[in-house]
Amino acid sequence: MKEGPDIALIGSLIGDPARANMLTALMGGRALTPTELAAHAGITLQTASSHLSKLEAGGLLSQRKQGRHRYYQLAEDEVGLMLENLMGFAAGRGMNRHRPGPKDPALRKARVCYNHLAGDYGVRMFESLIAAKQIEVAGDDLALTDAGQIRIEALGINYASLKKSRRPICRTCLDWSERRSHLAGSLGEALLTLFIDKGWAKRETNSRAIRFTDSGEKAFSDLFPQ
Amino acid sequence: MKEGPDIALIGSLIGDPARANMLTALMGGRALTPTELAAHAGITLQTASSHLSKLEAGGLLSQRKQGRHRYYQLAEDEVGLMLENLMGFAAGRGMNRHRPGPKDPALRKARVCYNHLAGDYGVRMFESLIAAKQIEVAGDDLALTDAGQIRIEALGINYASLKKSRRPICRTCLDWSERRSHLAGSLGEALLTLFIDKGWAKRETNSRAIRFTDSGEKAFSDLFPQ
DNA sequence: TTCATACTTCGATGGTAGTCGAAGCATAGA
DNA sequence: TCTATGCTTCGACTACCATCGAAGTATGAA
Repeated sequence: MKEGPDIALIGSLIGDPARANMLTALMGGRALTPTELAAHAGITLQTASSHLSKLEAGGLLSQRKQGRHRYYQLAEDEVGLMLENLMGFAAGRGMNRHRPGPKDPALRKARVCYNHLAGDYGVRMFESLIAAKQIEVAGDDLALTDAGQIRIEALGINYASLKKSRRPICRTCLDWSERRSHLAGSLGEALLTLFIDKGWAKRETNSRAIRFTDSGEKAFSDLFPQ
Repeated sequence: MKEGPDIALIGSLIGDPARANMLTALMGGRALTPTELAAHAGITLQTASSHLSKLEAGGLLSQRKQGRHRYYQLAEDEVGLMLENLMGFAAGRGMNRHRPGPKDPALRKARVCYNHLAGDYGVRMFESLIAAKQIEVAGDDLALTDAGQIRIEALGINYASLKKSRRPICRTCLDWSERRSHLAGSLGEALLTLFIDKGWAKRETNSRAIRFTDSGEKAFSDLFPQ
């Protein structure tokens, strides 16, 4: 007994509904202010403030001040991965907070997973990259092949700058709706940014859902055939 | 807001220290009685009973009655995977309940992860199987190759009976101490059982640690060279 | 300086959940 | 049948923590 890491600590951080709602909101990838997060969780600003300091102390969130605003975001990619993983587990057990609503199909189709694309589209992109041998599974982690490097450069992503960062370029992330992996890591982030910059897709304001335009959908399907 | 699965529910289940201790104890792979689990958590039997029904209602545990004993165990492999994953996250953030004690090195070397081998030895076995192309990474999941089938049959594991079950034969599980994958699934379980049946290793009674005998260690290293 | 906004800290409150004693079932054995 | 053991249920207690009002701090704008 008393072996190993302390899962009760993270569990209790996530276990409060208000905090869980804030974390879920932050999975949308935007940095949010305490006021916004309080609205998401349906609590007052004071209460939110208290929760946020706990989450920050626990290493789940980080904060940056900008003028009189404080922007909170997930502290690291790994926090997002862990949360998505938990959601997958919860979804597999039917632990849903709502009967599937009108937004649900949109979420399953394409959504933000912290900073990268998830849902049906995320999985399709990932599997298409694998099939084209532009990403390779090497033991535990993923590697971008030479063909892959050329490919992303052609799309306008600067490989050198991705490589400079200490973050892994490619990572898998388990998709809770599809129950399969999709692409995370700095490349995953760069690709989502690209789609949005090109105007193929845009984030919904108050949701994790991502809406593709008709032309964007076509361009995406051409890039990543099934 | 209010999107996606309810992570607060699982979070709160894991978030109580007593419950977390019980779950950790059950990661040892043995089915345990309420009395034993109460001792692990340092609480009375009544309290343990209440926790156990909550964990069962939440789908984390299952129960089987045998005479006047009730044996609790993790409900599915996925529960174990999820917990190991959480432990990895917690360990990465230095959330440890104890200063590394004398048992710690043994745990890192070889331990039970619910029903399969984890720790340094678990990872070595996994990577050795991959290197020998007896297991293949196919997109998201693992597959046993033809060479792998022959290999495990030679070891005395009945492939047909593994295949009959609905459980996946091979699965990856992220190791919290090594931060790399090891082998889970029914094959992972069968292999660990094999090592114990052959007398190469045995479980410690009150810990997740696994102790290899000298000859067992040699046999293991021969089977799975680095 | 003065006012407004954004947020934190303090203090008090209330509800919930973990805790255990006592009593109630169930099974096993004699 | 009686007794012992293993466990659950009930009820009461307590401690903790989420919650919010009120007051305090910081930044920006006028």
